[in-house]
Amino acid sequence: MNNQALETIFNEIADLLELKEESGFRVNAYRRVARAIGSLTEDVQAIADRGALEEIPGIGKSLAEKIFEFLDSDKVDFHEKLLAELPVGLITLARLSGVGPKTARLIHASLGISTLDELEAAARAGRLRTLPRMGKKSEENVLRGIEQARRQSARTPIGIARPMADDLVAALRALPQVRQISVAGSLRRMRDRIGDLDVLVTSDDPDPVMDAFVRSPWVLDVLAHGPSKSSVTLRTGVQADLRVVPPEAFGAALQYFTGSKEHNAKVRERAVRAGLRLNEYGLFRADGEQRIAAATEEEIYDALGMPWIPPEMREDLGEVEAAVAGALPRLVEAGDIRGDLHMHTKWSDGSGSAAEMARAAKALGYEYVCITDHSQSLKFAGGVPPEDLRAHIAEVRALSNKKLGIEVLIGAEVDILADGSLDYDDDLLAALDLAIASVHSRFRMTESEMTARVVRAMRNPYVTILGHPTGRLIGQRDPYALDIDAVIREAAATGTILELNAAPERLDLKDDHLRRARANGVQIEIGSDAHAAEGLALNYGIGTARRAWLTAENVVNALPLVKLRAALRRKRGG
DNA sequence: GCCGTTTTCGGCCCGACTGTTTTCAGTCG
Repeated sequence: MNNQALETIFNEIADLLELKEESGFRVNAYRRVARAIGSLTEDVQAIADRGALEEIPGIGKSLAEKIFEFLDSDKVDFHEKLLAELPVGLITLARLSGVGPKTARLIHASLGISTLDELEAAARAGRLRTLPRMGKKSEENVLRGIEQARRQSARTPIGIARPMADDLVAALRALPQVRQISVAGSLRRMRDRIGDLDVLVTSDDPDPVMDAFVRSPWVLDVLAHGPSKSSVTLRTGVQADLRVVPPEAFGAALQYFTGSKEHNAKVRERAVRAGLRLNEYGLFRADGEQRIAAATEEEIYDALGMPWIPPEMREDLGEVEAAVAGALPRLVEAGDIRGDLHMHTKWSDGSGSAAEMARAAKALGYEYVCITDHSQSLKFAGGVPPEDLRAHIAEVRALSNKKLGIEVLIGAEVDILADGSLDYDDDLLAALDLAIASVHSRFRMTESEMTARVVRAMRNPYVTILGHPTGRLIGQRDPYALDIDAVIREAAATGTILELNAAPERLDLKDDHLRRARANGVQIEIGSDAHAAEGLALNYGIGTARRAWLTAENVVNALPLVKLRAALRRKRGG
């Protein structure tokens, strides 16, 4: 709560200082602290209480004082003063795509505009072109920025963006001038929402590649078209950027365009300190043109004194320091996963049988699966009544590991009812190998009510796993109000496993929650929540886990069957 | 505003593209 409020305040201070044309370095200092606080795994109050604020990189005396001030009074005087000096609307204007602080100030100073509506009216009336260095095109850009801001969901869920990018890559790969090709940007870093699709190509003859890209049938609008970089809006409304570099610079360009911006800044800082200069064409000596590394990412990181850093970690959340210290964790990868513990069959709302799901999982190389159909209350999803569940248990127990080549466990995804009780009796839950407890109804509770509801369910010894803990659907439904830190504490105290639901529209828990869970020693289950054999893929979930620095040791379904069974029994006291 | 195997003062990451300009400022990533 404190962390988020402080993040917002410091970001606004940065915006306001930028509007006042203060030193960019000072502006950056505020952005940096906003980010640092936003990514803490602990409440800033607790850190302040043990006097450790200034141990956080980017926080010095002055910022620590402002944080104390906020913790005491819920506000920061400097922030209030800045807000009083400038119209709040200016922040909104300056955040528009295509408009920055300079333009926002100019527009405000000469036309008295401070809201989006006023700006739109002025642009439509052709009044912006009366300003210096503004013309017809600038007006169009402003209108485009307003439209995008109003469309709000400016970022695309990865489950939608990734297949689009794959199509784009396949089409470009077919061009004879294309040598190497890769996705880059937040897509390669496996963020759950993607701002735009970044594709990197190497070629000795870039012009035909760029031409083919901007003329391809799914392009709606060309935003920029240069020899090394082009940007388009696809018909799907998503922006795509293509960058072309010479083949010998592939590694440097891939590193550069994968980002994040913050990670790159940190890496380039190290380069400068070593008397080097890093850009998308390579790593050079600062005093000349001599190129030290460029062809692969590995040689660039190596030349800067660190091992290659997985893209999912490149967020400047301590990965550079860890790499330099030789302390990068070995992140969980697809090959570590031994089974899938969350899937549905036609017994509830799935389309396959238990045996069909098991065979599909076997084809993925798994040792085991667990069938977890919905419980009785979830009528619209064909929730299984208790008497039918008894029969399903017997049916699954009869499936032979010898015949199928994979162990099939039986569980249930049991509803957490409004009062925190469960949708099956304990003696029925006791007959299962595991129970995933999930909230599927009554989402609109207060945070304290919802937290109490979930915590009560977690205290049941037969609740093995808390399913999709926040209930969010990316880009469609916000998470329900829940004190996630209280849930993580409860998971640690009760030995409840938390789910990373790998369905691309969920990815729940999300990366920063998973980081906090890891910091508290909580075990994670990565489950597909598949409703058909094709839904068993865990790639988005594994990417999210890697973003949270999870290793195989943190993931319960990376355990071999014997150890998994022991882990599932632990909370029951077995 | 932060920070120090160059430094407690003077640094602090880099290049491409656009639009409106006769040489470059602003924005973006």
